Amino acid sequence: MPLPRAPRLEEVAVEAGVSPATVSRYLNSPRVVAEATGKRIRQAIEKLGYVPNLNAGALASSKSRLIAALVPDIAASMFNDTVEAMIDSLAEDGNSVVLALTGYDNHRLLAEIELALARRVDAIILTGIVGDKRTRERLRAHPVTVIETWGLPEDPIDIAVGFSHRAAGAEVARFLRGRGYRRPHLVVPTSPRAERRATGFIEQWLQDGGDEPTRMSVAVPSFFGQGRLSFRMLADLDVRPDVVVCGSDWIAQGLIVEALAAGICIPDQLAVIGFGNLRMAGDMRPTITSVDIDGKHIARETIRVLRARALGREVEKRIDVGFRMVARESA
Amino acid sequence: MPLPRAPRLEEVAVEAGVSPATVSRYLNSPRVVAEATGKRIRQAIEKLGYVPNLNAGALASSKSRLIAALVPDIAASMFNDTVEAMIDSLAEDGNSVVLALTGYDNHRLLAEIELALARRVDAIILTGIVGDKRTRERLRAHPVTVIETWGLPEDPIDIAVGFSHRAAGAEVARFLRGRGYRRPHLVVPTSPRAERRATGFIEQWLQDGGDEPTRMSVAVPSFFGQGRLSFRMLADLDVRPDVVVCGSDWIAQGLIVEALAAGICIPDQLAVIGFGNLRMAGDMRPTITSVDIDGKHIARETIRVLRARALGREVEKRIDVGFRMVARESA
DNA sequence: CTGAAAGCGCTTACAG
DNA sequence: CTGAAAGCGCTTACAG
Repeated sequence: MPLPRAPRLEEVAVEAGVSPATVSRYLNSPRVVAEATGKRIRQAIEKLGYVPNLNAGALASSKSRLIAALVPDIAASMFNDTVEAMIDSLAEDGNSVVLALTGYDNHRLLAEIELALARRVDAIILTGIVGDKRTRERLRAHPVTVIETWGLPEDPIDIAVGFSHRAAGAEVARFLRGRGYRRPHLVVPTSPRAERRATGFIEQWLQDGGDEPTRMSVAVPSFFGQGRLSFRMLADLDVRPDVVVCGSDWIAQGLIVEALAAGICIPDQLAVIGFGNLRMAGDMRPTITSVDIDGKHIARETIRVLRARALGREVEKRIDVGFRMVARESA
Repeated sequence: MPLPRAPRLEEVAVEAGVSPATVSRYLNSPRVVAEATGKRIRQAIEKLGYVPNLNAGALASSKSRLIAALVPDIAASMFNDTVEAMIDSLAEDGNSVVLALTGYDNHRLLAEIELALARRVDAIILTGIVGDKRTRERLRAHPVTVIETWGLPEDPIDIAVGFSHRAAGAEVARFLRGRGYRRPHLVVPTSPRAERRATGFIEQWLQDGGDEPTRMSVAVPSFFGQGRLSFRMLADLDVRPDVVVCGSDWIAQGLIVEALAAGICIPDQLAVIGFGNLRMAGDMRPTITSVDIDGKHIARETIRVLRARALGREVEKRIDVGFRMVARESA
């Protein structure tokens, strides 16, 4: 059987004996409609099984209630907590999230931005800062709210909610030096963010009088298996490190598992520090020392500025959510 | 400076010296427009910085090019690979994915379905089957493609792409029995799917002459820490199990880490089997025996039926992607 | 609190 | 291969 055409708002209006304008008002701001009128409309909607067409609504009001979230990946991402919390909050406000994947070399970023603009999304949320200058200009030329998260550029495209990766790296250096470690080895995922943390670490380490740390790179997205591999590659180093600074908790976890299997005692023979403070870090044996980034806090601040913007209020350009050292057993 | 209003298709038409209809055709099916005309249009678009309004397009054509993906969560989900692969493929076809979170008790499922219908999405993809009868009816009453994934109900709402959780559970029972284990203990996440696997396991186990297995439940989403906890709770059992059947690889991993810390040798003193065959399972020490579910295969088949539907072709109602035992060190 | 009317920016069947 | 015209289903400023 062919399905009947979906009823339109006008048919609801006829059924309820009011004008389309009133039905529209009832749907969008129920309070301005008289109680009795509202009731009739409600019944008409129920009777006809009316489902509004939000595409028409978006066109007429030029508000799509669509937010684009552009992330590198979701398979094994540190951002998942942030994204999840954002989707949750946005849903409460009646917004929907269009999730687009940009890959780690951002090769699809520009195309996804164009698509988001064409959909007339109310905002574009990016994880990580946009490196490409042309892309930044493109975004600035459009009347769309842009929020860069997890990073804190000097001059945000529009708004940034994040923390200084450089400062985080420096803090790790101070922390480890304070604990008496002297020969750190860095395992650095090949992402701009991890790179900045490594830079921050090294600068601080040298400044405090330490020797140049050894380092190696691993591909992003980083995962458990790379940690294991990283442990084995320690054997090739000229100086034996006393602590391994991992670019993510997954790398730290893999490295620990491999070290334990090799009979190495952690942290006595080798200390390990992760990054991100994933839930697993506190549950591992030994528990993993890490740097806590509060992804939900980032999400909260992002939603807050989004709401402020929607109300036409002025908002800060740079919001620093900071980070926090979490000392546990592994270092 | 106030941003100028975005140029409309009509302005592009004027600039290019053609009618709006021709510009629209060029945008949607470039091949039907003459080469020279296309070139002029391209230049006009470039010159004006035209970005089409897809909301208007969706209204006029009643095709939104929007696909809704409804998943319980993304923070620690077995579905992430599937979702990621689907988003990738859909993006290639110019579709966007609206990602909605339904929670593990599906409390938000109905609301998210209504929202998706209101956005006139071309398809709704669900992970897991929809239990609620009223919701199933609601979906059937609408002219939208509905794909249930990761499960294989007898009577899909529309189309199902998945596997039989019951058969998977039974297969694990046969596998372990064949390897000589006799006292399995089940750690079952409180999800309908995990429950079905447990049922399948127990039925098969009893049928093969085994004794009723012991079991305990853990909350979903299941994570590493629960595995550790589960290990400790083994001490409370009357019979000491020789193998623990875990509802996910995360649980298996946590359990292994805790067992090793307690000086238990795996699999000699206690065997462990996971579920899902996450990347990490093959990287763990010891490597984790698991059941492989090919999330990307599910994604591929989902995209395939979506494309077939778009072309108006008849498609299968139930697509079984199966599963595969992966024997490794842990059991 | 409610209605009449114009408009949002596209697509497409029809005709040529 | 291209154009004129109608229509997609809403919202909102204006008036009462």
